[in-house]
Order: sequence, then C-alpha cells, then structure tokens
Amino acid sequence: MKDKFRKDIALLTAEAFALSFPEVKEHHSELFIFDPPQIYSRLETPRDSQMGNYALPLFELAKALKKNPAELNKKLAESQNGLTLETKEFSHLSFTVAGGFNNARIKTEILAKAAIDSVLEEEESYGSSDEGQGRKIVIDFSSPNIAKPFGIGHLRSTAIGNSLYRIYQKLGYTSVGINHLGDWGTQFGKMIVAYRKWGDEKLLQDEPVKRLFELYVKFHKEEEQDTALSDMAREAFKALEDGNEEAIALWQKFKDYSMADFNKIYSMMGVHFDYQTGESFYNDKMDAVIERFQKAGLTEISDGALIINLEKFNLPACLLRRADGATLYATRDITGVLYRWQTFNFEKALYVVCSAQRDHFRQVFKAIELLEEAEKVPVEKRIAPRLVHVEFGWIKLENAMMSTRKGNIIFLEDVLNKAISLASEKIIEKNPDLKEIDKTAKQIGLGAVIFADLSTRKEKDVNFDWDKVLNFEGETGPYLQYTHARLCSLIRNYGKPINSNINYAYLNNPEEYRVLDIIYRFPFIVREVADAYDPNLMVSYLLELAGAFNKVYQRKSADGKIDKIISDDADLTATRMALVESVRIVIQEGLYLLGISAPEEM
RNA sequence: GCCCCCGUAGCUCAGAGGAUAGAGCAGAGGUUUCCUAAACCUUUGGCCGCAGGUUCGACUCCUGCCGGGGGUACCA
Repeated sequence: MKDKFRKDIALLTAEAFALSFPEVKEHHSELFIFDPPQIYSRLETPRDSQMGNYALPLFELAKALKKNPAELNKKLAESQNGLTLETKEFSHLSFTVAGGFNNARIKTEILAKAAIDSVLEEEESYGSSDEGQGRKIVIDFSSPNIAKPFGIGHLRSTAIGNSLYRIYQKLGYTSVGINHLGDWGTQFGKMIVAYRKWGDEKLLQDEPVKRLFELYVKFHKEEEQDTALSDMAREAFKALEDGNEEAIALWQKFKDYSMADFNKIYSMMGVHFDYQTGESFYNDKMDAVIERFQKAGLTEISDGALIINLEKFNLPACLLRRADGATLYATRDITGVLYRWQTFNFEKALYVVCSAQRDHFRQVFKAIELLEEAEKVPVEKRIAPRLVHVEFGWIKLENAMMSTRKGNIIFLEDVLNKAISLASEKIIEKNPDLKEIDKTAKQIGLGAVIFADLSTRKEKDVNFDWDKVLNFEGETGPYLQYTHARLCSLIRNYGKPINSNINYAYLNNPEEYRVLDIIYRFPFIVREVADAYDPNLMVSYLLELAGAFNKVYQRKSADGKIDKIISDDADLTATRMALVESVRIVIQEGLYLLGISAPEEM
C-alpha cells in the first residue's frame, strides 16, 4: 500500500463498514471490505476527477449480502463521513454516493500540498525511487544489422529500449544498455559474394551504407534466378567463421561503415549504449556453451544438425549447429544470455525485439531453463525467470510489410531530417526571433518522430504515415514541448522565486484540481511503465497532464475573460506559479523518460 | 495444417471486468487590446468484426466463425 491517500481510504472504509454493519462483520468477516489491502487494490479511478479521486464499486459486496448497492453505499458513506469528522488523520477525506460507487475525494489543500510540495522539493527526481537498490537491468535494444541502413523499423526498438533504460534508472536500478548488433550470420556470406561480384572500393565512396544496401537487394533479386548464389553465400560465411583473412577484412569494412552511420543517428537521438557488443562478440564463446548443453544431455543430432528438441513444449527445435557445423542466431543468443549473467548478475534482462521473434525467444529462454534444471542450479540463482522478451509490433508501410531484402524501406535518417527541417520552417513562421533555431528545430523534429513512434501500444502494428509523424498539432510531441515552453514563459514573466507565500486553498477551481490529481499520480505511472514495459503509458499520461494544464491556462472566469495565472493578486499568483512550476517539472521529466527533450522556448 | 497477435468514429489510436465507450486528425463554427493560437471552446460522426456463453455488470473474460498479419529447424 504505497499511495498514502489510497491507504487512508482503505483503512477508513474498513473501519466505517465494520462500524455500520456489525452483524455482517460477525458472520462474514472474510469479505474484502474488512481487509484494507484488498480494498486498496480494488479502488479505481473515476471517469471524471469531479466525482472524486478514488472509487470503490460495491456491487459485488451488495450481491453477496443480498442488499441494494445504493442503500448499502449510503449507509457506508454516512459512517465514513462520520469518521472523517471524528478522526484527525482522516479529516482530509470526504465520501459521496453515486449508485453503487463509493467515491472518495481529497480536500484540495491537502492534495495540492502533497502534489506540489513533493515536486518542488524533489524537482527532477520527483517520481524516482530506490526500489532498484542499484541492481542491474540489462536492456538489449536497437540492434540493427550491419551493412543495412538504419530503417524506420529499428526506431521502435531504439525508442522503447531507450525509454525503459531511463525508466529503470529512475527506479533506482542500474540500467545496462546493450546494442546487440547483427554483425554475424549468413547474410555476411551474401554481402561478401555480392561485393566480390558487383562491388568495389570506388562504389562505396559517398554513401557507403546505401551502396551496400543496394548490393544486398541485388543479391536477393539475382538469387531468385540463380540458386548457386545461395550456396556461394553459405560457403562465404563458413569461410568467415573459419577465420579466412580476406573475408574478415571485407566484413570489418562493412562493419566500420555501418557503425559510423548508426552512431550518427544515436547521437542525434541522444541514445546511449553501455556496450556495443554484436553477435560476433560471442564467436569464441559458443563452443563451450554447446558443450555444456551436450554434457547436460539436452542435445541430439537431427538431419546432421545439432538441436535441442522442444517438441514437448510445443516449440520448434532449437538449432545450435547447422549440418555444416556453422552456428545460428539462437546459439549466439543463448551464449549471450549466459555471458551477460556471468558478467552483470542481472535482476532482469530485457530483449526489446519485434514480436516476429517471439518463438525464437521462447526457444532461447526454454533452452536456458532446461539447462538450469539439468544442472540443478538452485532456484534463486536461476536465470530463466529473469528473462523478458519485450515484444512490439511491426512498422508497416502503406499497409505492406517493409522488407529490407526487397528494398521496400524508409531510412530513419531521412525521416529525422525531414522532421527537423519542417520544425525549422514552423519556427520561422511562428517565432522568428527565437535565438537557437537550429537546436530547437532538432529537439522538436526528433520529439515529433519519437513521440509518434511511442504513441501506439507496443504490441500493435503501426502503419508508418508521413503525415502523422510530421504533424506538430494535437496529440504530438511538439504539443507537449509547446506546453512546456509556455510554462517556462510564464516563469520568466513572473520573474520571482517560486515556493513562497503559498496558500493552497486558492487552487479552488475544478480545472486546477484535475491538474493536481494528475501530478500526484506521476510516481505511480513511472512504476506502471516499468511493469508493463511500455512507454506508451507515459505518453497517455503526459497528454492528459498537458491537456489539463492548457485548460487551466485558458480558463475563463464568470465575466468571460481569461482567468490569468499572473494577476494583481500577489498571493494568488504565487500559489498558481507553484502549480505552474510543478507541471513544468513533471512534463520535462516525463519527456526525458521518453527520450525527448523539453525546449524552454519554441 | 498447427501456434500466436490484431479487428473500437471517415483516418490514427486510448479504454483491457464497472458509471453516459474517450482523444487527436480530417469536416463545420467560434476564441487573441497578445501570461507563446504548435493552444482553447462548441459541433458533426460508434450494431466496439459477427454469433453464442460466463457475470450483479462485457469493448474488456470464454467458445465458435469471418477478416488482416506474423511464426512454423539449418536467415535474423
């Protein structure tokens, strides 16, 4: 029971019910209504904060007791309100009856004090916690493939992973970001063959990654006519794995060009990795792991390949070695899990990878689980329960799957640049005197793209839509940034220190109350994002907060004029400015947790 | 064939047992003697894919069907 108000309501409600229905307590003491933790978890958020901050549905209880819900509720509420008068600890609460919903409301001053005092005191660390105790969360994200351009398809993993990285840091964990680059595998056999056949050094001068990508597409086209190419590619990859010098030199060249491209994008987006260890990093570590599985008696030979049979678990067999002896990505991922455990002793390891790879990760996790069972690893030291596949849907293009092989792909760099130049145009149109136009345009353009990507629940497929990504109005990143900039502007105009002369009772209109309610919930939202592994919850939250504040900002008083935040009434203004600063901090911090910056002017 | 995900307003999406199903975009109308109009207000628009079932209560859970997508061992 972490939410203080919620806890108070649960305690009071249990007590009130026992007082008003002593006969029920005697015969049915097992009912949830007598147990504060159960009440706590049943409390809901009403549709409209005007109805209250918390709602307890009593239908089930009424049914169990064969009573009318509204009448039961009425008697309960009377008893609850009686207690709020008698007991000082509960004096900030009041209860109302709405049919079968028992609604609790927190007194404005108390809610305002709880929300604003915490934010002003903790500033950027509002919402943070020490629950992680420095334990490690390993996050595998972004993970593009070498020799292919960084497509829009990699944006989701990058944006979600980066956000979770920051969320876990905020909760007191040590985040470890790993870019598991796709720098190994049969595809490099293909690249090597394609380069030898059609490529040369001169070709790669201007835009090497795009040229390499064209070779890759060409290879797949030619492969359809000429199946000998597939065999050549397999052989070339085998040569690479066997350490053939020429093959390695080519591979290294592809890798260097790609990394230069990727790093440009990461630095633009402010994404940081602690390790950029790709698949090739595990080359010399796989033999020992394969041996471990063999020793544990988990492997068998099937059609010449070394496999772990997972039929019992309704999964396809997990291949450790192909018939020709080469390893596969499952081998590398399994090795990666064991290596990371040994290196980081993590609390959890997250794999932010699209849902098409669901079966793959089930196989990998199952393989680890079987190994630990076979080796009789003590339960508390097992890795398998700590592994999480954070899966997300595809990015589709005009409702068709994007396919790197077919060349049907949008380059992320093009999207970012387009968004930035559009942001720049908007600034020149709307605020031409702005000092740092380039820097701000970059923040806004990136904010728009990242926000658009995170604004769909992660498991759903998203259709890439230029108009949506390049839209700066409505539910968008720039809308939040604009709200933040306007808050900053208020603070500049006010020009006095905030957090003095505060009388919270001044915050007495419904629009302000709603903002207070939302600010108070921020720490719980941070927690929920971590539990669901979905930054989309933060997206919705911030839109709600910004919307609620914008209503305060443009609220009209009885005379039909805007009820301005900065007015002649010094005390009222001081109090409202405390609210302004609180909203500003929460929006800034919320955006940070999404990987988006909050400009002070735009 | 088998397994998994998705189907909500013209479009893009929230809601995932509870109150009258909500936002944004697009359409219509309005708000600024300027606390940044990238905003705000009003308004049009819904058999929540279809049919059963469970429940005090179902867009939400279960079953079947229809439609879209993905996976289904030597690609990742």
